[in-house]
Amino acid sequence: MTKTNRQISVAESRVMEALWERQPLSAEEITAEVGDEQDWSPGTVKSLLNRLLSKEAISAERDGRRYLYSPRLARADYVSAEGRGLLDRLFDGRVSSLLTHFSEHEQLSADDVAELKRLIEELDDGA
Amino acid sequence: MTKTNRQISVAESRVMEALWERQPLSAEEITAEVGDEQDWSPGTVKSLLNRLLSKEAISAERDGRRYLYSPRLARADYVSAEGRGLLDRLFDGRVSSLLTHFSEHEQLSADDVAELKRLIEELDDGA
DNA sequence: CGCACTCGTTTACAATTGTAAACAAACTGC
DNA sequence: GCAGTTTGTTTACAATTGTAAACGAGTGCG
Repeated sequence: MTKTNRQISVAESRVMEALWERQPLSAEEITAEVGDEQDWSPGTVKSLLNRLLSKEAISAERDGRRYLYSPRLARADYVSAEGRGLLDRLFDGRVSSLLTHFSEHEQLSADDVAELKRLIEELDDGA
Repeated sequence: MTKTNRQISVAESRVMEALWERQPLSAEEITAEVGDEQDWSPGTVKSLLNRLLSKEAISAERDGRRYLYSPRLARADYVSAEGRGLLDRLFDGRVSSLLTHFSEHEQLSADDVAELKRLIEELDDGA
């Protein structure tokens, strides 16, 4: 067991999100957190936590009768891996392709455009 | 059977890619196409085609002894759905977040930057 | 001291996915 | 017309995922 590199599923990533936001958390707290969006029974959260433990995506530290869980995988790393995967699968690995797609087929929000401009500035500027 | 809206899996999307590139294709041609990347037996491709048929993502038209398959789902729609899903899951639905992430944690290629600039021009310009 | 409650651990179970073999129908060359 | 080849259809089977119930150990109440 305890195979590290396994894939984190969508449901599991919900739990990770809770932990990335605040940490460490008990199973109960996590159930409360995700209960906002998902409607999971405590048992479900338990299972997800155990799967995450065996994937070594989180760590658990005893706190009296219960455990407190913390992410072991950094969110940025997870996001990078997922983003990279999608980019490779759908956009031939190119951010530019993704951008083109979104500007052609989806709406770019004002925020998005502002960020685009900010990035350009930054890139033109130094770096 | 024939439940439309079901999710297209990664393996299935490989087959879709082949069909989006050229169409219609026979099962044999598809096997050859994807055989480049994946190493699938003809049986595997058959299964995937059938699943895609039952998901109504492709259509089949008889051509003598065999069938010719064509996409029924547009690539842009698929890409939008997938992209939107990832964006929602990881970037709170905001393209700007994704951009920020990629510029901070990944490399933006020259292409990407060029596309960024082109988009700005275009957006500033008319539209 | 024994029982209930609280956590965690183990087990479950159906759906989906990846990967294919088995089977069947149709056609083609001898 | 029969056997082999080709192509499609059905069935299979293990791994992963979503969703949880069952079971078990520790602890605090009465």
